[in-house]
Amino acid sequence: MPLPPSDSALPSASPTFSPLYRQIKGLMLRALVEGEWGPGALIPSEAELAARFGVSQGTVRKAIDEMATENLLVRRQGKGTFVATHSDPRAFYRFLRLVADDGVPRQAQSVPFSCIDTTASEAVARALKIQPGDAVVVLERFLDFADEHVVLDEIFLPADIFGGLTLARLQAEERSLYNLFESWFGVRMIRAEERLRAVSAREPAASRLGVAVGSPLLLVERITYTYDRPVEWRRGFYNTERHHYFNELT
Amino acid sequence: MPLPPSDSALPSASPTFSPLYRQIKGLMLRALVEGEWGPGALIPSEAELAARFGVSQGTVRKAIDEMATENLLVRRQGKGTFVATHSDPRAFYRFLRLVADDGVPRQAQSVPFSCIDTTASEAVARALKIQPGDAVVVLERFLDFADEHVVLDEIFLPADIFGGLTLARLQAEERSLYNLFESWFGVRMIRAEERLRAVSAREPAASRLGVAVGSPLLLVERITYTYDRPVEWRRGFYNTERHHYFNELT
DNA sequence: CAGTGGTCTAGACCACACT
DNA sequence: GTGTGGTCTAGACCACTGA
Repeated sequence: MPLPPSDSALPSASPTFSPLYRQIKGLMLRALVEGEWGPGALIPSEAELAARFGVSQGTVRKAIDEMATENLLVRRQGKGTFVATHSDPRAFYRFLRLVADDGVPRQAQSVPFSCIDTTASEAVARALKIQPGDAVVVLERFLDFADEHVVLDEIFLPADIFGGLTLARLQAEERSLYNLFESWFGVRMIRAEERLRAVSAREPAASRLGVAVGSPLLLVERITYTYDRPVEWRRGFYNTERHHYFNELT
Repeated sequence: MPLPPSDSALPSASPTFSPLYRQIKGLMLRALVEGEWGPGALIPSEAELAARFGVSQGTVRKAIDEMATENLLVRRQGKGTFVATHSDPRAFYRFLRLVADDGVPRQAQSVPFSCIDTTASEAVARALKIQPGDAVVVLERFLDFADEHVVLDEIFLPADIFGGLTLARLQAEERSLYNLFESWFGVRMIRAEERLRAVSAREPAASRLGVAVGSPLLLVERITYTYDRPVEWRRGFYNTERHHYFNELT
């Protein structure tokens, strides 16, 4: 096909110009948000997508390239392109930056111990872009490394998505939270922002982590986003005596 | 030209296969390391490079694409492709993740107060991949936000590159350190690794930052790399009372 | 083997910057 | 207008996967 149909914005329509491959990307993004392709699913081949959208394979390829670098899709040569998922072992704790000082990679283990329904405070509402007073679920848990409590997390989730979450259900599972959220509520965590501060340990965090009141802890606040909105706010106290937060700057 | 010269590894030579564009990237990388194209320089156009390497423009483009996403090169439509530089205002404090709690972007200001020649300890040698006892330069400085000392940095530099650095020269400049290093020593900082911990303030850091002994500080250790080797190790104490370390997870 | 993504090419045209 | 990078196309062939 020499040219795409004449309805949509072509390169010559210069104001607010958006290249074709980005429009294709937008269409594919919508397919993801609307659940046409669920987490872990195999999406159509490049040739099929090219036919469906009436563009060349190269244009589809460029759209997929961008979505792959954004960790939305995963390409596997010879097999096809898949929707990224937190049940992929390579992404189990994709957002966890804490590592042991000795450098030995160990698997973290989530240990939930509280899960209650409440309403959003001002701060929580601001982070989650909901109204103060809206229903939220508050989950508390430890992250263990080698059976030691290293992180104490307080996790706020909007009830319109996460309603019905209970401690019993959580404790019956070994998987990472984001893996569970994906299969239970169909929410895929895409990106997150973290804000870090050093603080002095207070109760009850101090005794829960087994450190003295007043000892330094790393406070990590995280807002996590799905495709189009924030869906999680968490405050974590990290004990950095034998672990550290690792960050690569590029 | 239908095919490149037959000397180097072609796709058909399958063991340790490396695509053409990656080989081109290697050649361009060497031109950067060897200084053929200095920081900020305009590199040849895609068509010229394609002719020089005997490949198509598309292949050169893919090599440049990768180097641009690695922040080695900067493309500017209509003008050309340039070697990235820390004197570009958009990269002034590219590796600085500290921001004010109110979110207002303020320019940081480097305030050096000590610069001495010494020899590498075990720890410094390990970080810089040099031998213990090798000559190093140790620089101490504050980072100020709105005329307040927020960060206290201790910076270790190998003397084989940074020999001759003096406090007087540093204090006569307003630019960022990496900007100075680039123009004075020809060293471009490419990427860095940071390790973060919460610690209790001790002397002399506490009084230098104007906080009480025992108050929590964020300890940030950074190893910075140029194209091919580590060239800086720094320990920074961050006062996170009114600022925080911001990190985006993708 | 067929089907998928990965690489490479060649050529056309568009958007942008400078002169 | 000229030269640059940016987009889009069409087709060929390679590398990997699994039946």
